[in-house]
Amino acid sequence: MSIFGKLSFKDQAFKLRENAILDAATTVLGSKGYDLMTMDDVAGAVGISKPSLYKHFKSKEELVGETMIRLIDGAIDQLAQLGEIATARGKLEAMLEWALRVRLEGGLPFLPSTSTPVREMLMRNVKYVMRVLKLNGQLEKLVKEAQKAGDIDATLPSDVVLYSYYARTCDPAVDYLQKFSKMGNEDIVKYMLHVAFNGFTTSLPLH
Amino acid sequence: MSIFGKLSFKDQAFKLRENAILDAATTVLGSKGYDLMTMDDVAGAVGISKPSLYKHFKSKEELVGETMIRLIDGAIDQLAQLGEIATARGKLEAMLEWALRVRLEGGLPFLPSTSTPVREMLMRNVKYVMRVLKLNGQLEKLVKEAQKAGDIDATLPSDVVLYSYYARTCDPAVDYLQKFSKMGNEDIVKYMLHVAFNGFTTSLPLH
DNA sequence: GTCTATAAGGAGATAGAC
DNA sequence: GTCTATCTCCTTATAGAC
Repeated sequence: MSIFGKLSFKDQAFKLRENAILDAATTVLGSKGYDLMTMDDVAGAVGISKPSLYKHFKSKEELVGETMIRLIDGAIDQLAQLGEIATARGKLEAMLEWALRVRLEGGLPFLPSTSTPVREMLMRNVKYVMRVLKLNGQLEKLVKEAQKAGDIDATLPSDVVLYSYYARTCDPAVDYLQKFSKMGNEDIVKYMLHVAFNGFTTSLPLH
Repeated sequence: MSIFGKLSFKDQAFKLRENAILDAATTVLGSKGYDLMTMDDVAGAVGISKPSLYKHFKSKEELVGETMIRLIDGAIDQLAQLGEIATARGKLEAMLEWALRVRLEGGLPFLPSTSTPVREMLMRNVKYVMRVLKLNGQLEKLVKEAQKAGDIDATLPSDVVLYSYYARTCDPAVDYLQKFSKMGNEDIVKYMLHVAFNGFTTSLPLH
């Protein structure tokens, strides 16, 4: 095996470890949130020491930033794979369904909605902001398309729809249902989707 | 003035200071969240020293617990004052509207939805849990009543409606609209109510 | 690149004077 | 009951050996 091959292998191992770290950060972040997540937690979960962790990510902020970036990238990928779905409304439903499933399986909600300081921290991360804007642009386009098609209420400003849409991906009702109801994940997803699109009010059959 | 009178007066002053502390805690909690709120922050906002603060509340957990209890009590009071509204659905709308207004004016969202550890901390607070259960019982009754009247979708489990209803009181979309849209508070409330009850989908006029 | 050990600073809580 | 000064622990981050 050549030196280059070996270097490349090392790089691969490096990437793998980095991914393991991001996985651990995702888990810890999901359960404790940013403020209570410690670098010890993450290092412990991966099975490495704290200084090693700092060799990969030079600060807690950077680690969390990269974790969120990977998450957003996952969403962008997912959106790109939705080509076969015809309508904008259908795509929006599918994306929300996907986000809810990710969360129910222990993932993170899209939004660091949790607290203003965390949000501000992320907003200082240029790379993160760029990805968010990319995803945001695509979703906004879908919202406007669906409004034009009459599948989403066109009397609502698209901001309202878009922000509320994000909010549904991190709806705390999901946690409560998972914890206090006997409902399975499938039902939770089904009901959350229904409530997001139709609200609490009795929906009339469209035809 | 008798000794008893003086004591009573002192008690009154004590209560007043305690309320000032709770006000400060509410403000700080609203802006920074539980984890980042320090006892120094609260003491500084009230204009007293930290040891004095600890004379009133023996720990950070207790302080936050009492703050949340006062909040829930406010909601219960508000609900009691809704006698003149006829329908259950009308009451639910009015309560959500009230909660959103409180938040927009710098108050706290009902739910410590933010993070699991905070939620668990509060759930260990017996007094808090009792108040929450009281409010919860009243709201659940309203939901079921509205479902029976056909004003809320009766095919939804009442859990789903109730948890989602709570979630709307702390919907992060409110923050985003307040920060990034040029919308006034009135419009924000209007749209959030509409989205909560009707969802994103075009709502057909009922008659 | 990985570890052990530690620096530096922050935050909850308290001792003790007034 | 209020304050100044302090204790103690925890967390981010790094120095330095291997």
